[in-house]
Amino acid sequence: MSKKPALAPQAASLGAGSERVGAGKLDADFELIELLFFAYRDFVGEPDRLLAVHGFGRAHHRVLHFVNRHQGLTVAELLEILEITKQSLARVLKDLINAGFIEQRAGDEDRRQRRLYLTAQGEVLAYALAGMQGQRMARALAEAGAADRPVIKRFLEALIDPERRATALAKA
Amino acid sequence: MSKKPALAPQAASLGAGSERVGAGKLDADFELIELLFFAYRDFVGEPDRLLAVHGFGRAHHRVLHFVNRHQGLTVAELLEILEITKQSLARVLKDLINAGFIEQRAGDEDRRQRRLYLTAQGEVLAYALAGMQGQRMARALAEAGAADRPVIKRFLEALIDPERRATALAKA
DNA sequence: AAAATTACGTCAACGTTATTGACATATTTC
DNA sequence: GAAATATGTCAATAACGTTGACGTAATTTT
Repeated sequence: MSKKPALAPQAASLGAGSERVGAGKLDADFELIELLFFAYRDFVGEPDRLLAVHGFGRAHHRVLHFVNRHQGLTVAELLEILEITKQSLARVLKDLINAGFIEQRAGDEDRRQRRLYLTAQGEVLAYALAGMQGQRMARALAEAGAADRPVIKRFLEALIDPERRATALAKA
Repeated sequence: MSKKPALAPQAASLGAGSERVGAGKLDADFELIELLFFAYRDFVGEPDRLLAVHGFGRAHHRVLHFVNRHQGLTVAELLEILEITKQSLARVLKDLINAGFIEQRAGDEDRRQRRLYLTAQGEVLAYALAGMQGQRMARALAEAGAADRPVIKRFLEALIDPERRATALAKA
C-alpha cells in the first residue's frame, strides 16, 4: 500500500489487469545502486591486495576485523556475526592461527569455548587493513560533508535487514 | 534459560569518531566500516534468493543489470565495466543466453561484435531484481532524509577509486 | 552418576565465481 | 595478403561458501 511510480521497460502489452512482475517495478534508483556496487568493490579491493601478500583473502580479513573489534569472542559469536558455517570459518581461522595472527585460549568459565585474540602480529595486520578502509571512509565522509555523518549512518543502517539491524549495531 | 555469556567482552562501544589510538595508528571509523559491510551483504542477499530460483548467482545478476542499463553493449564494454576476464564472463553469459534471458546480435558496423540485449523474459527478471534493490535503496534514502540524496551520492562516489570514478559515473 | 546438551573440530564432497594460459575463428584494417 | 581485433572456448587452479556426518571434551540436566 505504498504508491509506486511504475516504470515500464518496454511493456508492449499492458492492457490486462495487474500483470505484475516479481517484486514490482518501481523506479529503481539505478544510479545509487550502481554507485554502491562500485564503491563496495573498491572498498574491499584495496585491502585485498595487502591480504594477498600474506596469502589471505577477504574471508581472512573479516575474521581479523571482528576478532580485533571483539577480542576474546568465542567461535560461536564470530559465526553469528559472519553468518557462515563453522566449516567455512574453520579453514580461514586455521590459516590465521597457523600463521600466528590469531590465538585461541580456553574460556575461564566455560573451558569448551575457544576465545579468540589477535597476536601482536595480528594487530599489525588488522590495523593496516583498518587503516586503508578508514582512510577511504574518512575521505568519503569529508567529501560528503563531515557534518553529514549521521545521515550516512542512518542510510547504511536502513540498508540492513530490519531483523539484523539491532544485531549489527550491537556488534558495531 | 540459557546462560548467555556477555558479548563484546572488552570493547566498550563508543560513539562516532574517536577511538583510542596509539601513535601512528589512525582513527578508523569502525562503525561505518562495519555498517557498510552489513549493508552490502543484505543489499545483495535479497536478490540472491530470487536468482537462486533460476539457478543463477550474483554474477548473473551483474550481467543482467548492466545489459539492462546499456542494452546493445558489446562484450568488450561489459568486460570493462565488470572488470573480470572474458572466461569468467563467458560462463554466466552462456547460462543467461541458453536460458533465454539475454540474446546476442552481431553489430551493424562491426560484425565481429556481439551486442547484448535482454529478452522479454530477461527484462522481467532484471526488473524484479532492480525492484528489490530499488525498494531497499528508497527506504534507506527515506530514512536518511530524502533531501540528502546528494550527500549519499557524493559519499558513495568518494568511496570509489579516483581513477575509476569517471568511468563508473559515465556508465551510471 | 548417567544421560543429554553444548562448543568446537574435522573429514568429505561439491557448487559458484574468479583466475591464468593457450588456442581457434571470424572480421576488419593496413 | 598480413596483421590486428572481437569474441569464443578448453583446461587447470584457487578462494570461499555449502551440506552432511561424525568425534571429543566440558557442562548441564535429570
